[in-house]
Amino acid sequence: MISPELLEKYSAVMKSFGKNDIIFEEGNLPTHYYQVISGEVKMSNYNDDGREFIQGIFYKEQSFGEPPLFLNQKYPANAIAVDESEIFLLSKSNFMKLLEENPKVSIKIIENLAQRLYYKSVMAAEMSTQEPEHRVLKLIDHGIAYFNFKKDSNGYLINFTRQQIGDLTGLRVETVIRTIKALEKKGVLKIINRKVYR
Amino acid sequence: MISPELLEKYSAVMKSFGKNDIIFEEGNLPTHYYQVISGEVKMSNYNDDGREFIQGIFYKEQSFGEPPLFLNQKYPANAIAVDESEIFLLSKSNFMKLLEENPKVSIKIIENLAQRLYYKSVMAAEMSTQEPEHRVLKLIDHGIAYFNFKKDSNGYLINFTRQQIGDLTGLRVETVIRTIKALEKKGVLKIINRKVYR
DNA sequence: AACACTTTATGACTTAAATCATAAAACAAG
DNA sequence: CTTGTTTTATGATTTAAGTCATAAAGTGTT
Repeated sequence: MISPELLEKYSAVMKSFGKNDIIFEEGNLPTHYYQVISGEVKMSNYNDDGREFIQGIFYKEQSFGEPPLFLNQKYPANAIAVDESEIFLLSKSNFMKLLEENPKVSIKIIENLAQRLYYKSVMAAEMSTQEPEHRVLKLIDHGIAYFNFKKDSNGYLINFTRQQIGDLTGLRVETVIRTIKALEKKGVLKIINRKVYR
Repeated sequence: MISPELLEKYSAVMKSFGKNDIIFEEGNLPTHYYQVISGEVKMSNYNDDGREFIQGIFYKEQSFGEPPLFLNQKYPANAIAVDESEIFLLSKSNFMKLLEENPKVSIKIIENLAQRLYYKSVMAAEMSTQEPEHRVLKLIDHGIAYFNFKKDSNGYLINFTRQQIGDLTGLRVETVIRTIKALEKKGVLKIINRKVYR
């Protein structure tokens, strides 16, 4: 999103996180701008009985956690490294300075927030009114456009586990498994040794 | 959000909409920036069998529909005047010009998108993992902070119908009615001749 | 190779919310 | 005031997805 050169010019530092390390926690106040260099980060909530909801998954060059930073509000979710990951951290004050001095970056930020808002609008409507097959398919099709799914001879490989799909759509694993089987039977996607292709 | 003077300087025009008039429709490409002068606007989706999901409700000085404008994507929902409303319309090209020439407005836009993303994140988690009482209460408490609920001697008057609460939380009217009764019994809110107070 | 852990899979059952039906209040318009 | 529409309300019933139990296949580690 923001070029590494620019970030370093404003004293951003690179930090490494191990698998399942917490990057920030729900309820805390934001102190930094975060941008993935490598690896995979998820933002998620846990309800009272431990059930997870994944707000989004972020890959290289993507930033996350800006809304509360701009609003001086507590984080509404946790950020966790799904794999070993390297992240740029830029302090809030330096980030704000960067924005003021580089108006074109504001436009980039706007586009990025707009993109995420668009995704959330679509998924909110799906999750509230649509049946499991519709929800799962919408997520997969969005993922093809915006997550880093790779295409091979079988189609796009949906490299999410059934559990992740459930946590992103508000469905339980068993329901996702059954839904994906039903979608395969209908011919809208393929399962080739347990992996899902579209 | 953007001052009327600045909007008019860039040739924004005021347009009136009657109750239930469509402002823009799902699937269409954006052409304008919209900002409410007076009245009430809802953005919502209808699923295949006509069930509605309300993405958000907007009041005076609030803008809506920007994400697809920035992304050149089709609107993911409809915008409808809930009451008689007056709206500023600013063409996309003039809006972009306004942004370029007034960098401080970008920051305002960012804050506004951040706010909406924050709301969607909270509600998405609620809708996917929480039970009706939790969902309804969260919506109400958010509304007190961000919709224009008025405080009187009984507390904040939640001026949404049960149906609207249902369409905002993904619940059916009957469930909302029963949930609100249960919440009253627990003493977390009041019902005074059918109106809800918190 | 053996062991532990994760992921996918399936069947049986339970349950919370949706659906259906019906009606009384409240409100709005002529 | 009357009539039509919207909103709130309640009880009975249905159902789709969640829950529970159990297991096989796959993956990773020492």
